[in-house]
Amino acid sequence: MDIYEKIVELLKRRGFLWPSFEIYGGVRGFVTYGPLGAELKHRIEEKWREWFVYKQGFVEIESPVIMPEVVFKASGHLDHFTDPIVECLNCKRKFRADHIVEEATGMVVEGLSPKEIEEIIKKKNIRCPECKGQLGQVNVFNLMFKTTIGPYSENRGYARPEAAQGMFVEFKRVFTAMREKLPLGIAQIGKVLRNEISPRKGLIRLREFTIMEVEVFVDPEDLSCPKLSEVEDEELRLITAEMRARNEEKPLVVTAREAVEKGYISAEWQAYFMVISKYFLSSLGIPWERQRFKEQMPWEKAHYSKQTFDHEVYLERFGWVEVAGHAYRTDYDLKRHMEHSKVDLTVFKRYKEPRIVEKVVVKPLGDVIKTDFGDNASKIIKLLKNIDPRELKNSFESEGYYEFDGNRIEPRHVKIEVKKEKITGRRFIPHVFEPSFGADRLVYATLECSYSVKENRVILKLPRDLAPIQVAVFPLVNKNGLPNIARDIWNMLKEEGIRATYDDSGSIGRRYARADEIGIPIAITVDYQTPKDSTVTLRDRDTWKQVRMPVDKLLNSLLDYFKGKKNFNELGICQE
RNA sequence: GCGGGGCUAGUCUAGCCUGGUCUAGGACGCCGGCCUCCCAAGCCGGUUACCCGGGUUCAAAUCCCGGGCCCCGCACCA
Repeated sequence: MDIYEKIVELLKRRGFLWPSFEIYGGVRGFVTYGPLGAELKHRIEEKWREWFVYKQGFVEIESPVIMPEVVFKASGHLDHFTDPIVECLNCKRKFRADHIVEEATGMVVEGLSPKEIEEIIKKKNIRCPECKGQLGQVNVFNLMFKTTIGPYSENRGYARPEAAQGMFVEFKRVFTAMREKLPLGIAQIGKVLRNEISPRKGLIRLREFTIMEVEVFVDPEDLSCPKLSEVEDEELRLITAEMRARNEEKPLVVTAREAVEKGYISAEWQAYFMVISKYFLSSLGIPWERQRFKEQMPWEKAHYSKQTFDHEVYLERFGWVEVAGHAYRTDYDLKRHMEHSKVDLTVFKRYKEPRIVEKVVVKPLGDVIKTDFGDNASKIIKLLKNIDPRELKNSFESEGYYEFDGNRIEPRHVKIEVKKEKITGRRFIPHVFEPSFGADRLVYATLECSYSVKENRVILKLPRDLAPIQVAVFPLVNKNGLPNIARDIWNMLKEEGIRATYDDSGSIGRRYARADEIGIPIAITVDYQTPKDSTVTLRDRDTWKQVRMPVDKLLNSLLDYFKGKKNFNELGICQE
């Protein structure tokens, strides 16, 4: 049994998570989080919020999972989130149409339409690679889940394959609500769906999963990240696309600042978020040696991305697995939504000082034009209103006239004025940086990194602030009133917001073992000394050390401990 | 989607090749009780299973067919 199997077994047995719909045989690519798993996942999401929302001064929204077709037409997912598929008419096998053409001809067909691929197949008489049978029509398989909105089938909708589109579609409202300031970070945690052809590997590839994304909107003329200086000395481990092209797999270790200055990372915001990403994963207990950033090759990148670095984690069974993507989406999405919605999604930015610019203005002289051009006059006037004044001026200077459609326009037809204009700012489409995390993969990575074995017993060494259950309360034995005292302590802690459990079944050692296995950081034991002096022992999950402390100090000490203000040894008097 | 391997209680597994002795065995867990002054101790009792459907046969966990799911390889993973 490898560690993956051991973890899967533990997760099922103790109620973290399991494959969904088991009583009906199950469906691949779906999991259900049980009592402990749901809590753990919430904790990871909450931690992400701390790093990527609260500390950044960003804001979170929640937008629908189902979206109308037009959103994905605009976003490009309808066209790009697909694979072209061709079926052999003889053996009925299905193939990636583009791969077949590439193999048979060596042509690069990426970006061609299904029709174009089909034509190539016909023209070159490409046959089924398995049975040499004739190939049929090239169809596209879209990886989005399709549905109808309401009762009319023409009202098509899709489940979102990323949360990002919600942020783009609602950008204007959020921007206004946040009083029109850039940079603006909009975050969202939510379910997304992808109709994977063949999902595998448990939590690593699901059809329905949780994504945690930030879209940071910035001024394209000022791509600098003001917060990079706070973290610029932090080291990153990079495998750039250029290194990958040379088969260089040993990561380059550079500071965030260096990575930007030497051009490995195309923008400061990217580098900044990669450092925050490192901090976040480290806070989940994922060691830095098991993390790296790998740049996507041009053909791997999504249609909207200018540069993408995947944040990868090393897992024993699966090797390096992507848990986050850091993409520079430029103005792609907002631009596309502007085109499709016809709504202006540009932002206006005031200059510090209004600028006075000199503007050359062409004023057509109607009377003269009418006299000279007669019926053509209105056409000429229209032209002159739209013409670039410089072009006209240059033509006058060099030729003495400007020729348009067989008409000679001479300086006497117009009045050219130089006007002073006050410009208070400019309009532009913001550019977007996107860190995007797969929550479920992080749940697994967190579990794998915290899984340990001590004296043949499993200990889940979850960071204390991730543990689904914070403390366990035990009576040392089930007599002499100890259970009642323990229950009182348990109730008190629950009342005060500590997630506590009570267990009096089996020997004390067995109960410690049960608690260790699900990662409860602290066990409180009520023993024979407790009725005498109102003290209890606290036992540390990772070291099995014990300290003794008064019951009335318990709550505050635990709160300090879980906030990270105190370590276990500082909680009380060590018992050896 | 293709090829290979697999599926027996909460978990891990014996049995399958060679059909009947399987009313399906074990270990651990879990629940209740006893015991117990600190690390899966002991004792008593309880709990739970042949992935689903069809076929062959007097008889199927076992053989055959179809499906589901899991694992591995290929493919796929915007």
